[in-house]
Amino acid sequence: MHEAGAVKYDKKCLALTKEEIERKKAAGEPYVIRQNVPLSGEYTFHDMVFGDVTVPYSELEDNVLIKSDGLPTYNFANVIDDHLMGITHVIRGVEYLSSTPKYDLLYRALGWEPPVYIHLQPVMKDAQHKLSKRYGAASYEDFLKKGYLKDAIINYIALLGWSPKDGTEKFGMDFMLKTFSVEGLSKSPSIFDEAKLRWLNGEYIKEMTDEEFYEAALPFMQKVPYLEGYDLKYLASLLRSRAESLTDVGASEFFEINGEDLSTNLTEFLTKFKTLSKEHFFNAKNKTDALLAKEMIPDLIEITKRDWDNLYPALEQYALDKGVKKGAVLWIYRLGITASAVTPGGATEMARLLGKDDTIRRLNKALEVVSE
RNA sequence: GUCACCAUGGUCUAAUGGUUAGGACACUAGCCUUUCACGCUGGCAAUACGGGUUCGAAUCCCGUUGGUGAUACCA
Repeated sequence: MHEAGAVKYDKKCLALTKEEIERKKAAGEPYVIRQNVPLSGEYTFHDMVFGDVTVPYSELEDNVLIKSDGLPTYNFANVIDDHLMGITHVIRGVEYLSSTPKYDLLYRALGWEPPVYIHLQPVMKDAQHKLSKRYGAASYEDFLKKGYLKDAIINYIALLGWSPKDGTEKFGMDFMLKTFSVEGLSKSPSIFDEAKLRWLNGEYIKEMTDEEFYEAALPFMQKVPYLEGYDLKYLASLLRSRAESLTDVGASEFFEINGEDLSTNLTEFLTKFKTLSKEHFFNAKNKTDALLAKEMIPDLIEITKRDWDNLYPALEQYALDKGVKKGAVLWIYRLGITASAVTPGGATEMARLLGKDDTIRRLNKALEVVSE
């Protein structure tokens, strides 16, 4: 363990006379060239987000400018380079805030106008860690892969550390170009909240047309084996209003049965379908159960065969004739063909997705189940 | 260790001395509904703590605590 406190250079060579310097150089003694910072007083520089920042000279070091190998240090070279390149604004992370006086002093010593500083807080994964490769997703590409839309990502990032005065949360580039101002930037770091990104992404998805959504979602759906053979265009239209991320279209819960993951293929899907049980048909609100299902399913099969092209009105009429709630018929129908309480769409929508033959096959299987 | 920066609900934020501290996400209750979702309506929830200054403080000052960062002949 070292004792506390950094040791500062004591300016011992500052008092050297020209003759002494020449003699030492001639003798081949190694040397560096340092910045000569005043011993007392304080220095104030301005930052566009932090305002005036004052630091006593006593806290500043006589930094090395030219190393003993004759090469300039990074900080020194940086100032020269920026000035030569005509840099007017320096936008960088807050970690540079405390070294800014060094840069600023160099500009002044050289007789140059310092640039405008804008120091930005990092985006955090949590209170302790910056969002990075190690913590969280990190890159723009990573979020695209996770099914987020370009505009949603940009919009969300803009919301971290900044917000329009009128409270608008969903906006595009044109809006930002008009309303953004550095003065509104937050001085504190912000934690990345993927739940809110999901919500915002969902807002953008709802604005898309079915066609646009289908095109964007297709690459994601094609990665899901058990979706093969289905009308993906139709599935996309059903999913559009409920998906918050493009990867949601392939989310297994939309096609799983009895909590089992069906991420394999259609054959597997049908095998698992056998786990449909009588209990599935019970629904307190619609007053349905396996008994009612056993009574209705033969009719439902007939209706499906006969009125496939007008299935919904036909089922509606059936409920009317039967004297039961529409919801009761549709609940039994939907459960019968999907064996799942949660599906991408309603009863007739699922039927259309599965196709006539498969729908009838499934209804027959459901009838076996409730007849046991 | 020393120095600097930061601090409003779980999260993102608004309110630059006077508001019942506002909005959004999340969560939650209910409604609607062809389940779930969507949508609509309501609810829970914050000025880190302690002192000042002031008629009045989230807001200004000091201290404390907490977080982050900086402390190289590295870039």
